[in-house]
Amino acid sequence: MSAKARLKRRNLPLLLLKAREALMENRRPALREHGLSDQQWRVLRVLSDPANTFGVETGRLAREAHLLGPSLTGVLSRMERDGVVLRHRSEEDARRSVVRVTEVGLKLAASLSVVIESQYDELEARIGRPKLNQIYDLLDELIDLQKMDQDKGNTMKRDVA
Amino acid sequence: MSAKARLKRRNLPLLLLKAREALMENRRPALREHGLSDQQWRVLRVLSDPANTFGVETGRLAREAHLLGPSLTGVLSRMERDGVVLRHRSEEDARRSVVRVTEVGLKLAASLSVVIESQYDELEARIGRPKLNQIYDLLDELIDLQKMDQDKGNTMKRDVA
DNA sequence: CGCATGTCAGGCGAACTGATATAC
DNA sequence: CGTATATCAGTTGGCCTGACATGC
Repeated sequence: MSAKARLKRRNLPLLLLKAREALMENRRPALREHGLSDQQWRVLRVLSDPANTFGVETGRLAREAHLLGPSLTGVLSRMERDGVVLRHRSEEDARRSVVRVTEVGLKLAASLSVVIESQYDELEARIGRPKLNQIYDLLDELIDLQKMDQDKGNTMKRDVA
Repeated sequence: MSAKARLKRRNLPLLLLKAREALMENRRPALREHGLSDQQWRVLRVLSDPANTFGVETGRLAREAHLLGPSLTGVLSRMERDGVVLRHRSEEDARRSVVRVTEVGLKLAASLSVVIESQYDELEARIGRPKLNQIYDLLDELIDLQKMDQDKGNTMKRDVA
């Protein structure tokens, strides 16, 4: 009976949501104090990556920050209004838009990273590195399997460079 | 060097978001065809649970479906408008509101469950039961640890019965 | 020309804060 | 009385679809 209990089916999307929210509830106060929404922070994180500080195309940015195109447009306008990012058209391909983080944005990100990294340290200390890595691997695998499923019957190329 | 790569720190909330979205992208078409939003489906799932078909207080419903009070109020109005649920005041404690799923709602849930369960079967077949159980356990632990953190310095009682 | 990229327009459901009614 | 519960009022940011401009 107790062994069978392990076979109970769970609501996985809800579980993932709750796990994410449990983490975000700790971070949000810091984000809001700095005037950032969840989505803006996702964008800022991508743009603050050392590999991206020279600028990123909005298409790639949308994928990495997991936002739809039109949503990203709105998010970026607010961030541009607040002096956190800059937009300009690509010079090689004028259809494309390139976004870059400003100095203000970089400082903002650095300041927030301190808070968030320390919260992360605490989690890591509690749950332990091995389990954290396990979570990464399992979620990566879950995502891969699920995306594979979605592309059934498609001829789409997977992912970006 | 390759061993060190395993120590790389990831963006866990984003990873959780992407995992959830990967799953939801498969379910949403079915939900939308039946006129349900993500949140409405979460609510309907709780209400369709055999233990809850007699009715649930909105407070508990909000916690189980992971919605804020005012958001739930709005969600429930739309679901009531669509004939999926019914609301009435509690008889023991007139401050409380009790929600119950209608026959229409139950059929809706049953019909959707078929689709979603089959998608779940496929995932389970691919990733395997052991890993699925691992994910459950790890996420449960993550949530517990994180919530524990939030209650530091609080005298709040944890959770509901 | 078709295709890709990004943005705009607009409607909508939900997050969220703060105030309010009601009943314990 | 104070507390708890739910709702209301109202703002905001983002989701999302469909159309559009532009440049490949």
